Amino acid sequence: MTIVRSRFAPSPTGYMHVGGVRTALFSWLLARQAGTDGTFILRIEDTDKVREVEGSIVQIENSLRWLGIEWDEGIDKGGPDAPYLQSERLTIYKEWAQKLIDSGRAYADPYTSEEVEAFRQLAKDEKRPFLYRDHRPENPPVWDGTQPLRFKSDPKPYKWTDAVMGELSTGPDAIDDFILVKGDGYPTYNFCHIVDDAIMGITHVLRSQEFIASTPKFLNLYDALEVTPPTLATLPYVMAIDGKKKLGKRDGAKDILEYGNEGYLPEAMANFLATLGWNDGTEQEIFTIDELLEKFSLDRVQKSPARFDEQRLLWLNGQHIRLLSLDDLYIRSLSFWSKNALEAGEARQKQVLELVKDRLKTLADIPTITDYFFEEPTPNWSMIEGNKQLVALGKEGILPLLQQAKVALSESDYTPEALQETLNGLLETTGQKPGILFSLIRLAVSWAPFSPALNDTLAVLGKETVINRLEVSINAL
RNA sequence: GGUCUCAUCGUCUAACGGUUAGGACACCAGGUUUUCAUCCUGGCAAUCGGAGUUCGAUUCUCCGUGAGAUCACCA
Repeated sequence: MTIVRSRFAPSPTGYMHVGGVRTALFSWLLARQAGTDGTFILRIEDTDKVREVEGSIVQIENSLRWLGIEWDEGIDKGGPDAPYLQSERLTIYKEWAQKLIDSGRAYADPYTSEEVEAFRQLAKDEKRPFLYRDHRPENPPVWDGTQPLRFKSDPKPYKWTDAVMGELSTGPDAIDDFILVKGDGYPTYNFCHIVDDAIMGITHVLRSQEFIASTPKFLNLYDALEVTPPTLATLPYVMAIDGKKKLGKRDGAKDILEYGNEGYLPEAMANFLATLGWNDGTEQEIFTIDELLEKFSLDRVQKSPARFDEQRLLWLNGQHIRLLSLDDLYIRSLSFWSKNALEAGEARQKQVLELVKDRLKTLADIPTITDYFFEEPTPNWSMIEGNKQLVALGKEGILPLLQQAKVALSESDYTPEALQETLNGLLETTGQKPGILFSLIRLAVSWAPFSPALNDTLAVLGKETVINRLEVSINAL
């Protein structure tokens, strides 16, 4: 079995969105599969200096690390095939380009871009496909590095096996004389990724579906370079939720780091992305990172595109929050608490966290769901009005109930068990239904639309606070 | 237009050619002696169409249809 060397090779043109991150994740999972000793490489493809966005590299690294993806070789780590920044490898590409020139498989492009554009337009007008090779010059000039260098292709049909898509094939029209080195001296992706993958000993190339059409060109170049192509694996698109387009920045694809700010857990995101186009064949839905590492395989990756369904991500996030230990959850929750909560201290926050843990969908829910534990709520009569049963009682019905509750609760112990007994006793002495009595007490101490179980809530609030709030609420009537 | 890919509930998906086509999200209805966004139970809901191969097609073949991609001195 071959030892996997896989890579993720983004260009530094901005933030990372879910589509790109998923490709990285799958590549990483493949290399780090349990029981294998593969290597995962991060290579930065910065050969388009026009589209480069400053700070992208750091952002890419942060995005991968946020998800838990760590690489073995990269620009910050070095490695046997350093440098890992393509703009620092220009002499290598020049050597390989020279090899192609020497073997007659590359030539200087004598045309201006306007002339090429005119050829293209002509083909379009005549409704036939444009192929540069139809205009291949008979006596190309010697390449001086200022003209584009083109690949002299050898058009023919190709059949190949894709690890995800299966058998693929194309006719000779898919192959043309593409540019290897641009007029500015930088190589194109089409050329340098093949050179780098060969030098770096990459065994598996995972990429998104848009590259399927250019794969025959790559195969033709591999032939010309006498290099054996790596295993190719084409991942289906991640589509925008309307299902019409592949997800892209222009269609509102968010920066992956945004999800962290919005209270999503990286392991939930990893679970979500992994199961967007992959499943293990069982009915398991929740996967930890370790389980993904153990179970992931390319042959169970879906061929058809999948939509990005945030509802499912939200559900998964809630599931993963529940999987966290209290200590772990606390550490991750730190940037989400309100100021009052932070002042209340770690012990208090953990106590509250324990109570609301099962109700959280995202960490960003924490402030709205825990406010009343850390600050005095304002009595809000409209919340009573929102409850049909309570409204029916009227103020004159509510007042004695609250007063009785205050007496009983001021005499109770404040463990959840004791409080439950007290509350049950209260049901008997007042002769009220729990739906009325408990709703009323809950509102009077929290004035929140929802809260955990009443006895637990009271226990965490403590006697003094409970009695105070009951009094405030009574007076507000 | 050329080239290529894909096609099961609304969504993500399962089903060595033989299943009442399964699960999950979402939604709806009940339940858990308070609320509820947790939890439990139940419900709704799908094989794009047409031929062919076969005793038998979601599954194999072909033809349609639909969707998407690509055809850059971008990656």
